[in-house]
Amino acid sequence: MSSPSNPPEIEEKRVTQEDKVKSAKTEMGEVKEENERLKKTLERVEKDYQSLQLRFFDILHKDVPKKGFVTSHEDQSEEPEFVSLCLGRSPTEPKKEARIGDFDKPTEDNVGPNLTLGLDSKHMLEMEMVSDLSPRNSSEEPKETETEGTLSTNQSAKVINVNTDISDQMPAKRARVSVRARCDTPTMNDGCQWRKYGQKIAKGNPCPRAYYRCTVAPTCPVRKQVQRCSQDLSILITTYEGSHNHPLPVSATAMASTTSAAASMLLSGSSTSSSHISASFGNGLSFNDQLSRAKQIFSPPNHASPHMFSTITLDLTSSAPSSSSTQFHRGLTSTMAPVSNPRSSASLSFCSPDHNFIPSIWGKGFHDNATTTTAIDKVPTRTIMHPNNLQQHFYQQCTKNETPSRDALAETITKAISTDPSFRSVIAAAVSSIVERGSNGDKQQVTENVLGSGLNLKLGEHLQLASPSPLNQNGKGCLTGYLKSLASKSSEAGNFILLQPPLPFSFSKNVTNQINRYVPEMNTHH
DNA sequence: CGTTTTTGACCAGCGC
DNA sequence: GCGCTGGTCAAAAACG
Repeated sequence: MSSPSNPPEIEEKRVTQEDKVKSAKTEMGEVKEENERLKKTLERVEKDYQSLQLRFFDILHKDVPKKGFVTSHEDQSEEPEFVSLCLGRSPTEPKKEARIGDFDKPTEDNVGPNLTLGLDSKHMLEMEMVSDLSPRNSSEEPKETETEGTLSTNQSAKVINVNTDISDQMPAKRARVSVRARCDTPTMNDGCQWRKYGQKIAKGNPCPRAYYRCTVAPTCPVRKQVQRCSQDLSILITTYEGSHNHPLPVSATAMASTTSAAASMLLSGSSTSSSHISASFGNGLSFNDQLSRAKQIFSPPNHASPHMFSTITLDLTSSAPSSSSTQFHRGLTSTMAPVSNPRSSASLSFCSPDHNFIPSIWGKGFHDNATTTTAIDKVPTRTIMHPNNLQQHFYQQCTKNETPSRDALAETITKAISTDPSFRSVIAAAVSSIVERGSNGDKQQVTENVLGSGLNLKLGEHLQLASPSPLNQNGKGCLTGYLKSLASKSSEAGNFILLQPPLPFSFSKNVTNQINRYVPEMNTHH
């Protein structure tokens, strides 16, 4: 109610106030505009996501009948396809099998804008059921499999049946996943609850081997063996066997699904004849190149011992020269040549050859001789992998948390790598694809096609997803970019199938938190 | 007091 | 058949 006859001071005040209001209004308008823009972006992202999802389901729908429900093959070489199909899915539930063909039904809870895509914690937990199940399914002893001749009509039923059975009825081929990591503590804290039930001095290693079983559920068949490497006592070798038949704490799903994926990966390959699996994840070229070549040496004779254990080794301890590509394969080939050990084994290494990149905190672990032989599995492992982005990410995470010791850091990294299901899935997908496809047709051609179709890029992009950049805090952003890249670069539905289950839609944004959570408890163990 | 660890005994597979 | 080895069991001890 200002009168027109205000003194100039008051008038001036009023004018400045109006100015303020004006500028505030302008600002609000801008904010609104930005808001609208963001809304549109979000909508676009969601649309992108949905269309890609539909496309994915479409591909899945077309591809699965071919891959999963083989109708008339008794040939063993078909089995890996079953194994691979199970990767990251829950084979324990018949309805899951049905879902494979039903993915385009919008009624499923994995369809929708919530971006879960069946990858919420429930599904992550379901993933745990895989590793121990596949091996039995891929039994190579006809007399041990129930009815060899009825496979044609009961393939899917058999998968369900076998996968549901988690007892130890069929001692055929079983998968073990061995994780080598530097660790000060007696055991690696993998988030699961273990009870020690035995200890033995194994031959060739002065360090006792400890036997643990999972105590989360009384009937859980999962066992793990823990032993220090005789050649380097700072290296802890943890060998997992079996799969959990119960829900796991989130912190435990990481390692469990890693081992599951690795086991599935291994089995899908070992069934066809491979004894060693190796993968290099550095720059895309190296990855491509090495996998292609690794593929070439995947053809040792198949020593299918009825009691053989397929062991895959995840080496998180050492490094190799970055120029180790050919050297690696030479070494690998030579170690494979005298396959006196009937156990098939695989080695995945997760370390950087780029020493300059790794700060001194990584310490001797990255300066070790690249080849070591463990008492547990006697698998020479060679480190050829250098996911730099990932390491940078982990390093940042670890330093942020003021990791107290190098070894603790190594353990953290071990966990962190296994904690990122997306990264894991890429590895699994890559190797599984190679191995699986190798069982059919023109191996070399297929391998190159697969690799050429963008796996390298996927890996690279994926590592970015694991980085703690603000963009990646947003699960949707990650998802869309990820799916986009997959959809645009992957012409192979099989890749997608394998990649799909552990996608980090609900996980990736939690990776940082998980790592942070791990760090304080690094020096504790069960 | 319940849970976990320790440790010697036991068992099965395998090679000789 | 015997011995070796890896793996498991189970009673006792230790721990929280």
